[in-house]
Amino acid sequence: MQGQALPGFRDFYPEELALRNHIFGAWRDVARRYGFQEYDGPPLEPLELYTEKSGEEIVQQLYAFQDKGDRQVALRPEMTPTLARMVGARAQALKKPIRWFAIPQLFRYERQQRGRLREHFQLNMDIIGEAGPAADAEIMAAVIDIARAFGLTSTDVRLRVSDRRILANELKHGHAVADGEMLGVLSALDKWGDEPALTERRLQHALGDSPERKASVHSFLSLLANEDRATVARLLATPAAEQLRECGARLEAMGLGDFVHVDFRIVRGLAYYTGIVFELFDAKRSLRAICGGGRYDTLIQEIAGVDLPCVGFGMGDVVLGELLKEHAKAAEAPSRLDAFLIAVGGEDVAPVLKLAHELRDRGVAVEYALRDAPIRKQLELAAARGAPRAVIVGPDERKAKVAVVRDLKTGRQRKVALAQVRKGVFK
RNA sequence: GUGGCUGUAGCUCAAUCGGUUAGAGCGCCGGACUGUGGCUCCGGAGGUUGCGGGUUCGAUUCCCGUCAGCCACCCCA
Repeated sequence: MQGQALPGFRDFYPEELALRNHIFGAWRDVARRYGFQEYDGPPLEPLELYTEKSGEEIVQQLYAFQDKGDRQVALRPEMTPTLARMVGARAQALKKPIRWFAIPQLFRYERQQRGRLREHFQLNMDIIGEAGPAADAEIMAAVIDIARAFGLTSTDVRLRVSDRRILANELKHGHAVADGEMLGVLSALDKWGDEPALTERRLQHALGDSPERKASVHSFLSLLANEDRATVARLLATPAAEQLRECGARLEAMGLGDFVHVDFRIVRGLAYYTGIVFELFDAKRSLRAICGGGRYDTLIQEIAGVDLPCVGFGMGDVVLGELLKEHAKAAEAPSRLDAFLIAVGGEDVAPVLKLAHELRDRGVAVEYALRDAPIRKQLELAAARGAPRAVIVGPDERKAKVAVVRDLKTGRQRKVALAQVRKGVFK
């Protein structure tokens, strides 16, 4: 035994790679339907690309080291800084709005758990250069259509959306929360129902010095956490909610309203979100968020010095893969074989090789046994390979210039002229 | 980084109180089966019981350490 893959890293055996390719395929297909262009960047980046924006926290979770040229480098933990650099460098030349997507492999050094490894692939879709809610709606529609592309319905998954500006506005004017306290208060709302102690701790940390404000914030947040209808309706009617309303109306017009659910508990951990935020969850909520995103209008300015509003999301392959397996929507590895060729005796091998090569030249996928073996053995291998049919060539067939084509599902077989078989016509 | 639980064949699991050569099913390989697969029967390969140490006449079993996995925390691509 020569050990195993590093902790948090995956070996992709054919069945697993089939699932991954199935996921990538659906991602690319939806991105194409939405008119997004694919880009990519280096998996290894200068360490500063992340430290400047993200600070110490991220750095501790980075795969970072010094290369042989004494450069401080890191495996990319997210794609957005690379995207910001690339867009920033050609900001003048690119026609706005920019619709780009990527499927980078991302790395992060932390203890692994279910749905959380040290490496994953993540679809990133971003619209850059459009500040209006139409872009937000477009991005959210893409998220929903990806779920639909996997056969998931509005009973399987839910897109929960919020807008930080609505809450910030309410907290500021209704509960005297200062700008500097905002993130701490919002983080208390995150996971309100799941982890009461954590909620309390965060709230205490943010407003501990002011019991009255803390109490009023607490009662307000608990209304949100319990999805109090009147409170939600009141917030949605405020001027600050205009973008969210418009966004919802657009998704409704696309016929995707069933998937969308306003939920002010959605906060998102990243500090750089500036407006609408959303997460895609499985309806049972047994897994982590499948996808998360939102609007980050100031990030490119901070990284690349170009003022461009952005909205986008990231969707990882790990949680999604688990959800698909739960729903038995994972793709079987399909046989890529069109036929399995069988030589009855040793003198039939050369003709079979000739036929195999002719078929392969025509683009037909064929395999044959690499060892002389009884027909039964060869048929067994053909079936195990998942070939739809076996083509049997023996002395009698060669004399008659035919081949026996056996359907491996039904067991039915018939003679087909060799001239036809050679062209890839099996009936 | 912290804590809890768990590590036996490729997979799922056995192994009496600490007792002789660690077993079974599935899978894999071969045979029964010399021009027709899936079924059945028979046989075979495959283990440093995660690794290292300790206790003991003797450890898969008990103890310690370590590594890995799962779960929770921290955090959340």
